Amino acid sequence: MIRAAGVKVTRQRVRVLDALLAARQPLCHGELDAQLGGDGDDNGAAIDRVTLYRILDSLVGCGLALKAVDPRGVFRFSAAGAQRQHAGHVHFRCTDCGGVFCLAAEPPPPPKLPRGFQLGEVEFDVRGTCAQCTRAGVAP
Amino acid sequence: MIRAAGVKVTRQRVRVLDALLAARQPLCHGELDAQLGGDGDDNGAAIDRVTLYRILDSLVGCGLALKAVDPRGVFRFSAAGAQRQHAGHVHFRCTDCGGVFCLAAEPPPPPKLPRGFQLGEVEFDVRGTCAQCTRAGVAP
DNA sequence: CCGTAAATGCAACAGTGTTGCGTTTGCGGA
DNA sequence: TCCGCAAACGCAACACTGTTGCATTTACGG
Repeated sequence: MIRAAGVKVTRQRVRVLDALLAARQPLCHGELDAQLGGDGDDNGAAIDRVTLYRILDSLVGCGLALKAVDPRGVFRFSAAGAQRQHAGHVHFRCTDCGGVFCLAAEPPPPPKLPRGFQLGEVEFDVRGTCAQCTRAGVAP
Repeated sequence: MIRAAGVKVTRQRVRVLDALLAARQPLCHGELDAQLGGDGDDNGAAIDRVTLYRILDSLVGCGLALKAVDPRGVFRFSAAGAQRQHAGHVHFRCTDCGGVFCLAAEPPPPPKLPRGFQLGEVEFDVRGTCAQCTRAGVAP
């Protein structure tokens, strides 16, 4: 599993990758730290902050995880498989509460690129106010 | 000018807003700090870091500036007018060098939103490899 | 079973962003 | 023009995120 990616398989890496795979959203470093420290089943010891960064970096390096930046300016990591579910469809980002919603709509075809540019992936982000914040913003 | 936004007009605010208006790209805090300190014409004194943050926050609060996060996880600020030029068209982001290019293509129409959602703005980001990095990546 | 290189943990550091507080300054009013 | 107040400014210190260096432990191959 992890070995196939060409790195050593250790208990910590398995734990981190498990946490990433179990998460439905990309996790920031703090959430991962809390989650791994709060398990308390086999070993309650929290993973060192530095080790966590290094594990995440290596996972990103071997393609098992993806790194992104959230609106607060902190890095969030997600398992590569989970990201693939989100690639290729449209997201709605609420500018009020910061929540992200997945829309059912198909993404439009990519536009023509200048000569020499290679297409990677397409992200169609729609920003606005979600239903809940719209309702909360009108009443008061 | 600034006064119309409902805040006091001070020399520092004018300087910051000038720098933002003169910049073609969103500036991070460090660049603003360096630019305002390196002017050296009327007063070479650099603006205090904290004051700069507060000025930027107030400019954002009164709608004169916009705040964003760059891939490195630092905040970038831009004048509201400059942002409007970029709204509503397509950007190409090179995953290799991190550069951003503006494409001439029209953005596609926004998709249907669930009930209660209010449309704000639409961002169509295309990621891939730019011409320069493609060339550099093939040869070596 | 042993050796090596990678992985881990600890400590310390750098950069970014924030908070508290005293002083200065813009701006309205006397 | 002068005064007073609230906002803005500057300084110091702090919190958080992310990084680097080095000694120790551990996975994995011989």
